[in-house]
Amino acid sequence: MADADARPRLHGELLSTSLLAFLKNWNAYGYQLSQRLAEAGMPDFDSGTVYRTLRQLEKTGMVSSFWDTSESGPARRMYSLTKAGEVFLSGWIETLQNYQSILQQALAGLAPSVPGSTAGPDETR
Amino acid sequence: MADADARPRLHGELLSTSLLAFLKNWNAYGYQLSQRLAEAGMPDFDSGTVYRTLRQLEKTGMVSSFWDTSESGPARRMYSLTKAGEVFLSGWIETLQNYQSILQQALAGLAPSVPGSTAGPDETR
DNA sequence: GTTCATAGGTGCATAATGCATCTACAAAGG
DNA sequence: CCTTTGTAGATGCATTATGCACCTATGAAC
Repeated sequence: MADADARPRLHGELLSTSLLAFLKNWNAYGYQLSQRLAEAGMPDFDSGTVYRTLRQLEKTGMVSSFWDTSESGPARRMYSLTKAGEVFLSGWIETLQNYQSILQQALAGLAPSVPGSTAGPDETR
Repeated sequence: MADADARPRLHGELLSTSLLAFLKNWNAYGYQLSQRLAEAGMPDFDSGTVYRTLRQLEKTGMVSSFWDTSESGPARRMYSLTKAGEVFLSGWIETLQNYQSILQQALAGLAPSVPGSTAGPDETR
């Protein structure tokens, strides 16, 4: 979990959905996706996790893959988004909007929408 | 991980940061936070996870707590955000903006910023 | 005295993660 | 020919996180 001086990372749902999003309009392979995430501003994450997450996404039907040996060099496992993956991605966008609204309301210092909740800011301090 | 028909949930960093955000302007206890999350549109998540996440956040110095026995009923463990928690939350906002921009660029179908990357949409389909 | 809502927690099996390590292909350099 | 470097993917293992079920306890209502 978050350590006192740790910087936040992308993993879990954030990683999965980033990968799905990248695959929305372009097919790609793991190494490529791994690099693209790094370039997008998340430098320190594990490539093993990326590869495993992709396999996991395939197991649950979000993406499909095949070995691409058309180029020279090591074979690449090319991934593409499935219909189920698109549906899941849409659902995620909604969830994310909920999350954003939680975050923004909370940060704006708006009153929680719970009747009988404790009074204002710094109430118990 | 994401199952083909599963709805996305809040956990991991999403849960931690939601909790921290809720505590930004108001102190609260676990049961309350658990309910607030449910009301905010995330109905199906585990309360045990919420309690454990809060203890974890305390262990890493993001929040602090004390037993509140001022009200009638079972004692409540009141949490408040620490300075470290605020700092972490700010860092998270930045990370989230990166993530959002990844998502939006990908969904908009913009070209990935990788030289030599494969051509346009549906290139290999 | 029993039931219900509140409040927090634990045990256990399973899943996810970070880190190190490994295979393999091809180009370049000596 | 042999070694190094970059590309590409994967696994073993220890640690951590999670879901589910279950447990304790307080107090109000019946």
